Formats: sequence, C-alpha cells, structure tokens
Amino acid sequence: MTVSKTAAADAVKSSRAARKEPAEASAPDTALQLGELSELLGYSLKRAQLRIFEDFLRCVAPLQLTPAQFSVLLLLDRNPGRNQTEIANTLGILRPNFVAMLDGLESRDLCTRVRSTNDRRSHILMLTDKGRAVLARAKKLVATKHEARLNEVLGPANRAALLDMLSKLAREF
Amino acid sequence: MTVSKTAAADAVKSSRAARKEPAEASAPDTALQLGELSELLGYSLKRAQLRIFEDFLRCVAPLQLTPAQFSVLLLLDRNPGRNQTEIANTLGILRPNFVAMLDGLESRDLCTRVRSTNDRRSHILMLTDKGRAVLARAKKLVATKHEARLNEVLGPANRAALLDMLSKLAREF
DNA sequence: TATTGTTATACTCTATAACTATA
DNA sequence: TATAGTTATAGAGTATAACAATA
Repeated sequence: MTVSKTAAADAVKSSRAARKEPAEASAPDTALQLGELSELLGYSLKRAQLRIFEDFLRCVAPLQLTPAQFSVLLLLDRNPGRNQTEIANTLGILRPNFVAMLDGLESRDLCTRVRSTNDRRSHILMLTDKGRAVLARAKKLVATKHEARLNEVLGPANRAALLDMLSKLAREF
Repeated sequence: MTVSKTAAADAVKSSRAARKEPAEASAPDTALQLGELSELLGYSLKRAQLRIFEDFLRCVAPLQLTPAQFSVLLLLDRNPGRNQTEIANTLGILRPNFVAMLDGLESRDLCTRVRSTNDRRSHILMLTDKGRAVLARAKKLVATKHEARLNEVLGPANRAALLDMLSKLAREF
C-alpha cells in the first residue's frame, strides 16, 4: 500500500478538500462526477447498447424473442438454403454456441434443420410457416414500437446518421 | 413441423429459386444478405460496441486494463471519499459483482478499501500512487491510440456527434 | 428495522478442444 | 485430410437471496 492510513483517514473525514470543485454544501451524498468518462465513446456506446437491447426485449416481449433470435430469423428469411455455419458466421456467433440457440428456435417450431442432399454433413436451415408468421409480427413490433421510439428521441435524420456511423465502425474499425 | 420434407429438399436443391435476386452464377458460396438487419440500429450498435471494446483492450494491453477497470479508476480519481455502493451504482455495476472486481484492483495495488470512520459499515475507495500512475498512462494510451483512431475513421465532427447521440440514448431512452 | 459489504449461486454469453459423420 | 455439426467445458458478465456487522 502506498497510501498511508493517515492520508486515508483525512480523505474520509474531509473528502471535499481533495476535490477540485469548491465545497458548497456539506451534503455528502451528491451525484458523482463522471469526468473524462463522458468523453469516452466506448462508455456511452456500451450504456446505449444496453438501453436499446432492453427496449427491444420490452417491445418484442409478446413474441418472446431476443435480439439475437430475431436476427437469426431475419437472416433465414433473406437467405434460404444456407447451413448453420454460414448463418452463424454472418452473425458473429460461434458454431458450437449456435447449436443450443437453434435447438431453442426449432423446439418452438420457428425453424427446421434439413440434412442437405448435396453434402450430408451440413444442415440447411429453413423458416417454418410459424417462423415466418412470428417474424412478420416481430418486424411490425420492432418498426412501430422500438424503432419508432428511436425516431422520437433522436429525430429521423439523426437516427439515420447514427446508424451510418455505427455501421461504419462495425465494418471498418 | 410445417415444412414438408419435399419442400425442404426443393429448397436445398435450388435455393436460388426462393431468392429475390435473379440467379447469376451457380456459385453457392456468395456472401449472405443482411437485409433488414442493416437497418436495425441495435444490431450495428452491438457490433460497433464489440469492435470498440476490442480496440480498447488492444490499445491498453500493456497496462492490462479492461474498459470496466479503467472506468473504475477514472471514477475513483474524480470522486475521492466515496464508498463501494456509490461507485458501483454510478457505473451500473451490482454491488455483489463489484467485490471481486475491487479484489482484483486492490491485489494489484491500484486502489485500497479504507473503513470509513463516520460509518464503519462502508469502505471508502482510494487510488494508490501506483493506481494514479497507471491511470495516467492508461489515459495517454486511450487518447493517443484508441480515441485517435476513432477520430481517423469518423472525423472529429462526426465523432462528437456520435458521442452526443449515444449519451442522449444512454440518458433519455 | 435498514444499509454496507460480502458470500453463494445461477443463468447467460462467449471461447476452445475434441468427437462423429461425412467429404 | 478436411469440414459440418455437435458435445463438453471453462470463463466472463450479470442477477438475486441471504448473512454479518453496523447504523
């Protein structure tokens, strides 16, 4: 320890003396200063991401879909005839971790694995009719509740600009 | 299952037929279509966040600090005399989970817990001299490597705009 | 009775090695 | 031999309940 007990006790008794702000009230329970943290992009990025995912879950709660599950359904709809490795790779999901996820979706009859006739090692993934129906309802909830709220808070132009920058970071950074 | 084996086999044999794009080459291994995924803000947000944290870890690797640990050191520096609950709450860390994190920082002599004389239940957190030194070096690495790279990719004006929007989302959403 | 720090615990995500069946 | 799907497993991160010391 490089901090002496004495210095520690001093700081405990009058922490105001160690701060830069002039001591105003003696109230010891004021809000903390974020300081340089508010300039750290990664910090706000993480906090924003948590909020957005939370809201997504709330908006799509009636369908019991996580953002990850929703992204799988979307991808299967757009890319029929693909196997597990292709879908998982595109979403940044590791193949071993994709197994349980697919088990969950398949057990709810949202998609199916079909052994490929060309290469009997691979499983072609397909949306079921129920999967397509759930996806359609989910898209509607996301558009009318989740993304609509984003537009309210940011405004359409800002929302688009934000999306562009985030996409660029995800791609090029 | 609502998808018959026959329909599945058809899709396997000629998945191009089920797609919207006109079939060009017979190459079965083209890049997948993200589709509506590229318009989902949360998707890009998550991917960008992962990239940014990855880069942060790389830039600060010589100091062996995670983004979360860095944020704790920053907060302790700005807010001396605070206890575990106050620091943890500000960062959105649950108190039970903050214990092991502090154990790690304290075992590396970056900060110390000091029993408060006012309220002997609470531990006042303080940076050690080594903690302050490491924080100073970390700030320099973050500024000159991590945030500098962000400025390169986005440009200073865009970087500022992005930070504003993310902060707003983290606050108001 | 309420709060601080703590332990125990569990659940989700993520990551790696190794197995099987096919190729 | 290489690849697809899988299993097992381990490590983070996150969440809740409950306990001891203190208020």
